[in-house]
Amino acid sequence: MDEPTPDPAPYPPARLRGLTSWLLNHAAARSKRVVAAKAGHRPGVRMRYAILAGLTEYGPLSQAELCRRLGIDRGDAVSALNSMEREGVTRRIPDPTDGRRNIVEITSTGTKVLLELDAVVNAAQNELLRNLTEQEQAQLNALLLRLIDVPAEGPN
Amino acid sequence: MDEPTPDPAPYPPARLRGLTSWLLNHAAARSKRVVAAKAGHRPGVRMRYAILAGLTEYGPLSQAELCRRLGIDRGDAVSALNSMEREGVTRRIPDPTDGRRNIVEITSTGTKVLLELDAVVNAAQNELLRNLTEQEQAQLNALLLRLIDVPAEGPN
DNA sequence: CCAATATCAGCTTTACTGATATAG
DNA sequence: CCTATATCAGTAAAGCTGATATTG
Repeated sequence: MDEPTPDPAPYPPARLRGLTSWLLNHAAARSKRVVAAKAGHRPGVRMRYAILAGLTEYGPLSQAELCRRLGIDRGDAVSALNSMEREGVTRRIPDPTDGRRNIVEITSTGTKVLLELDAVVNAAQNELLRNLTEQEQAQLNALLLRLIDVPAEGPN
Repeated sequence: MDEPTPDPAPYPPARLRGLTSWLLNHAAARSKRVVAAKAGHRPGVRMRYAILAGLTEYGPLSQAELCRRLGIDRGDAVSALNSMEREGVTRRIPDPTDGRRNIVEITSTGTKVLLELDAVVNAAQNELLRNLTEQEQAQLNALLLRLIDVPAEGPN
């Protein structure tokens, strides 16, 4: 897979070279391109992967709680879960103890799809990070995680 | 007051916590939010800042060359330059040596606007990076720059 | 004839905002 | 009453694609 941009020589001006917000946006853009290419340009891969990973690691839970833990929008999750349910990778069950809620869970098909996506996503990371050593990759991840300001280990 | 922002604890699943592409996208999203807030939610701040910084550091040059060096799309630059010219911060002059080209340059008003944007953007960086030490910030920038500066993609 | 430039029109994905019906 | 949930509709920015007229 080639990347669509040959990118002949973008020398960022000094002001941008030291600007984290600019660097983050370009890095994220490249990340999107690489992941999309590895995923055959199917849309919504990030959202689907996040949802499947969340359901697998957290077990069944309500949509609102899932969205809170993933940091994604509720409305966006609705349409994602609609198509995912249509494809049989997730399932919604009305919460017997609270009529407002749906309990969402992953199906066995969904688990298979998650493993496939694991491969796709990991291949993308390798390509994305091929200029960095393992140590640097870990460093980068740690710094980004702190930038996102995640409340560390939460009450589970 | 407990907390100004509710933000009820998104604990990323382990799969996402170690996923650079996911971290990058969330960090970039937060970066956009912070910058937009500091800029009073005026749209196109990133593009305008990049163009003004480029013109200042490179001097007058053609649109295509500018876009190449900034890594932005030509079509997007056209509309950005249209409104920027309307506001008198940039100027287009037909290249006397090549009828296809416009020489773009920054105006004195543009330089003032750039200085204002410097302040806005730097304030945003401070907020964005408030959890990181200066050394960590430099480390992060260096790693991001190397992530972006990938020359070409070979076959896999 | 081919390549580069500037421009325009349009599409896609992603994030976000607001409204609504329903249930606690 | 007020809050939370799930859903839907619509907006907005950013990135990208393709076409075109013009010039080298």
